[in-house]
This record gives sequence, structure tokens and C-alpha cells, in this order.
Amino acid sequence: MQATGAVEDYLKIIYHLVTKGEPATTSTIARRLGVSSPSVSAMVKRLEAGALVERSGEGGLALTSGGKAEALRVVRRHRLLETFLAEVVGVPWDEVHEEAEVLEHALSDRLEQRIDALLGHPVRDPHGDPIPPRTGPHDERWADPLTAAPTGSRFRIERVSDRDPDALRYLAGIGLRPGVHVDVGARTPFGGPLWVTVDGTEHALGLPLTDLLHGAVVGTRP
Amino acid sequence: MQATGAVEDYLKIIYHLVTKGEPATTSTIARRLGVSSPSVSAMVKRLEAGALVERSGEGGLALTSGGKAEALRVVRRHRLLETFLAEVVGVPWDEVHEEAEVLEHALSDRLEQRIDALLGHPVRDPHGDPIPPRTGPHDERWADPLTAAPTGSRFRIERVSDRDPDALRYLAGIGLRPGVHVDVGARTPFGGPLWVTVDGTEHALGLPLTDLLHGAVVGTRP
DNA sequence: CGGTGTTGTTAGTCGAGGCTAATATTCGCA
DNA sequence: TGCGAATATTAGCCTCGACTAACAACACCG
Ligand SMILES: [Mn+2]
Ligand SMILES: [Mn+2]
Ligand SMILES: [Mn+2]
Ligand SMILES: [Mn+2]
Repeated sequence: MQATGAVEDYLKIIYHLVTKGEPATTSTIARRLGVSSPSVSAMVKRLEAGALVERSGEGGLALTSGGKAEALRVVRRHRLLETFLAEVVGVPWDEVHEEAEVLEHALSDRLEQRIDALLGHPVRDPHGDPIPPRTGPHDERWADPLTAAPTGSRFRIERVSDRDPDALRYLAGIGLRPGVHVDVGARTPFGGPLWVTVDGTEHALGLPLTDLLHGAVVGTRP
Repeated sequence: MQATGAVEDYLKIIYHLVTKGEPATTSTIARRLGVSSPSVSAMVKRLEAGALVERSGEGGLALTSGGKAEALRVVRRHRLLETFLAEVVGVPWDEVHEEAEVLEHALSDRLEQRIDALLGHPVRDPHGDPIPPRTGPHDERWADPLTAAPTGSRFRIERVSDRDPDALRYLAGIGLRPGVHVDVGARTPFGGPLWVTVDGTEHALGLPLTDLLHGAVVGTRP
């Protein structure tokens, strides 16, 4: 089957849902892609005919090995482009995702390899997302969200979800980027904000925000 | 009307034909685009409905002001991308055209402006083609082909047609690039090669090649 | 003057990728 | 227990952009 831009986007979404443990169903795909359910039904039929996805026992869809390989190629192009745009062109980190979402479908193998070499074969994009290698194994596992970190712990941010530009700008503004350590403070009950200290300054982060930040506890507050 | 990638390519081809003084007809467009005549007929109908082209008295099609503006936007993106790929990414000059042919349809205004600024607002692409400004007048006129230069003259190369990668590689190999001066030697009769001296070395160039090189006579051989 | 290309259009078809409306199923909850 | 909401599919339609087959209008040439 011919991997058009639309096909690539569907495969990528299914890949993201599956690797986050969320079910890849008609409705979740439709919501994430901003498309009607019948459109997804029709596309899934084409993807099945092309042996890129299959119905997986429980609930949703799964990628076949061919579908996963294709999805990884698109994810690789996306994250390489984000890195390239940020590091070489100077595009701010809250804009790179949107640009890469389009360019990922127009990048040739040849140019991908040139960009990869120019960047020195990077392994993480500006949001901390791992860049799948051209061949060989790839680990997409997400670390725990900051939401899950216990009070009094020290937390190292590894990945920041890149889908909301406004959130990204805010987070960058208070110094929250991959690689940064934060001290986890009090948790306000009933869905209230979580207090964290970054660079000596305290901030109250709402749940929508703390769910975007993933990483690992690396000790206790000094 | 929605300017899809296909529409952009049609407008660009019509623009190129018209500015070279060649008629923009169904068959010339079909040949250049590698597409059937009926496909062109249908697309031209859509372009007319969208007020992007109109039948021009003699022979072919003409761009409306809206169609020309759209064509210039695509040409600008194409040539900016070629320049960017060559200067920043290090893509060889015989490959940039093919890559830009695809990327030109995926470049946002925002990114276009960043690249333009990063390059210092270039006015010529790697082949010497003028980059249309974002607004304001643009001169696309082609200088004379080397074919027309008289024996014994000194010729300054301004533009090199970028459509044939093999020819570009060959030309670069013997030092023929925009800005270079050549001494025009004997012209072999009956379509035979033209002798030119570049960098002190004599080369015999066939007609297909001398037609790709455009520029101006800047004096006589010293 | 009568073929024979070349050119352009129409008619009809196709696949991709979207849409709405209608129709099951199933699930949660009063 | 039964009703409404969510979920998925089908049917039917649309646009875009390609294709082939067929046909008309000309031009050129022997
Ligand atoms: Mn995309
Ligand atoms: Mn990212
Ligand atoms: Mn193009
Ligand atoms: Mn060029």
C-alpha cells in the first residue's frame, strides 16, 4: 500500500496511543485527528487491507510489524525535523511540532540522512522524545508523570509532551525543560495544584500541566 | 480556490512557460508535468473557475494577477529552499531542485520568513535564479543563452537551468557556475559543439548544454 | 486532394480521503 | 429494568486529481 501523508498520520497516532497504553479505537483516533468516525472506519479498512494494522483482541487496533516500521519511520522524521528546526534554524520549541507535522511527509530519505549527520545523530528531540534509529531497536517507554511524584522528592524531567504550544511556552518560561531537576512540594487536595520548586522559585502547577511532564524521582529534597 | 500542491505545480509551470516566452498550452503543460492531456484540460478548467488563469488571445493560457501572485509565492519558497539546502544543509547543487520541488508545498509562511532571515534575505538561488520578494516587483527575465554568444567574446554566466541533475554535476565539474566568465571559441557547424575556455581549460559543449547556460557578453577575449 | 499527425476536449472511470444520516450494539445509570 | 449516551459501521455523497477511449479540428505533407 502507498504510504500517503494521511496514512502516515493515522499510523503515527495509532503508534502513540498504543505505546501509551491507551486503546487505539475508532473514536480515540477520530478525536485525536479531528476527523469523523466514519472516515476513520474507512481508513482503518484500507490499513487492514494493506496489512499495516490488525484488530487486536481487546478493544482496539494494533500495528503489524510492517505498520510499526512505517510508523517509526514517520516518528523518526518528525523528531529529527523538530531537532533540526530548533538547533539549526532557531525555531522556538513551542513551534517545531506544528511545522514538523507537515514537513515529516515531505522529507526524502536522502535529506533525512543529511540532516541526521549534520546534527551528529541526535537521540532526543527538543522535548526529550527519543528519536527512533533508522534500523534497530527503539524504546518508546514513557517515564512516570510528575503527577505521580511523591511530596519531598527530587524529580528529573525527561520528556515534555509537545502538543500544546501555550503550555510549552509557559513551561519554558519558568525553566521547565528536559534535563531539569525540580523539588516536589505540597500537593493540594481535590485536584488542586502541585507546588514545585524550580531554580529556587516556587510554582503551583495544575494537573493538566503536571501530566505533560514525565521523568523519574532521583532522590529526596536536600 | 484552495491552493493544493497540484495547483501550485500547475501555476508554477505556467509561470515558467510564460516568462520564457513559450506558449502555455495543454500539451506543453502535460509534457512538462508528465501528465495526460485530459488531466490538464480538467485542471485548467478548475484554475479558470478559481480565477487563477485565463485564455490569452494568442494560443495559450495566461496567469491572472491572483494566479501570478500565487505562482510567485511558490517560486519564492522553491528558490529559498534551494538556497537554504545548499548553504545551510550542504546539499549538492544538483540535488536541491528535486528536494525543493516537494518541500515547497509544505513550507509555512512563518518558517519561510525564518529561513529568509537566516540566509540574510538572498536574492539569487544556487543556480542564479532570482528569488521573488515577498512583496513588490520581481524581474524574471532570462538573459541570452550561451548558444547565442559570438565567437571571440567573453561571457558571464548568470543562470544555469536546474532541471537536469546530470548536466549540473557535469557543469560544476568543469567549473561552470553562475558568476563565472568563459571565453567563447569556435562554433562547430551543423549543431556541433561549441568550444569554450573555462579556467584556462578548453571544453566542447553540445547544444543541449549551451542552452542551459544563460548570461551576457561582457567583452571580447583578451 | 487525401491521408496522417498533433492538439484539445468530452465522457466515463477510479482511488483517496473526507462528509452526513441512519442504523445497530453496548454500556452506564436512574 | 429500562432508557439514553457513547461507539462503530454502513450507505450514500462529494471533491480532487489522475487515467483511457473516443472524437473533432487543423496542419502538414506527399
Ligand atoms: Mn503529519
Ligand atoms: Mn517532540
Ligand atoms: Mn512541486
Ligand atoms: Mn533553482
